[in-house]
Amino acid sequence: MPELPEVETIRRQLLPIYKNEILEKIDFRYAGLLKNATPDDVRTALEGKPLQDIDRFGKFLLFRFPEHHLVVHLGMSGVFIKDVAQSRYPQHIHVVFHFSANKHLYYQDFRKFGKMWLYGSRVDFSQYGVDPFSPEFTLKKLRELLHLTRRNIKVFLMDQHQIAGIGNIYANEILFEARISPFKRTDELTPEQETALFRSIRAVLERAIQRFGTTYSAYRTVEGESGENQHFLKVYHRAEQPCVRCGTPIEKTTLGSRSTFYCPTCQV
DNA sequence: TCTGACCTGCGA
DNA sequence: TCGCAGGTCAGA
Repeated sequence: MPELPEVETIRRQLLPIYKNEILEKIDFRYAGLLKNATPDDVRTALEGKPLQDIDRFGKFLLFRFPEHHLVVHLGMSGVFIKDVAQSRYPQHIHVVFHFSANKHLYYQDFRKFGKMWLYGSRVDFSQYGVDPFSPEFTLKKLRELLHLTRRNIKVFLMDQHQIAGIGNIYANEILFEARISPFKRTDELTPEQETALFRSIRAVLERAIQRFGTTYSAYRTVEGESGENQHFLKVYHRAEQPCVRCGTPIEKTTLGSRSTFYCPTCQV
């Protein structure tokens, strides 16, 4: 589910509600999502501590406490919910955060692909690529990455070790915006296409953030609402519908074992 | 570089 | 009942 815009939307919504509140208690109802610690480790490290900030790297959320971080990846169906009826929890609530001021936060994930890690004051993301909204992401940097490999451009965009944060929906939309065929290899792009790709990555992601992300099934905002960006998608899930630019029917294929949508006329 | 596995829900 | 789904990783 959640790609960079959805994770950023969640971060922006959580921050004003929970920042500086004390995490009084944390309940793990499904401990399997913790990858490098036990529930006891997390309780010892975080309970009684204030949530100082929430950061994002790629598709990861970083809950910053004094001396520790709780790092969360939402997988395909993970959501944070502000309020649920505590008398009868909905299905698949795996973690409950009890904060001061009687505030609660619920982590729900029906497919259990989401993961959590406990880290110290520093979190190492060096194995991952560059975040598109970090200062390091420049046209020069993108060109370097493109020229280091000879891979399919769409598979490249979705590789978190190259650029962190782009998933299948936005890879499709970015390539449409840049008028680049998803079948192109990274070393086949013209300088003009490289520039268009750079601009499209930020533009498509930025617009999706402004629209609170894209909801297809599981994704909801912290307030429990759908995003709005699904109403503005140009190619994703639009197979056989006319291209908004030229009217040619959008085609669907499979690339890197993922659904791929493109306009065969204006993406070259 | 590609495939399967991890999970569950939904729609055809 | 089966195939598919917005992610990631190990292993072939």
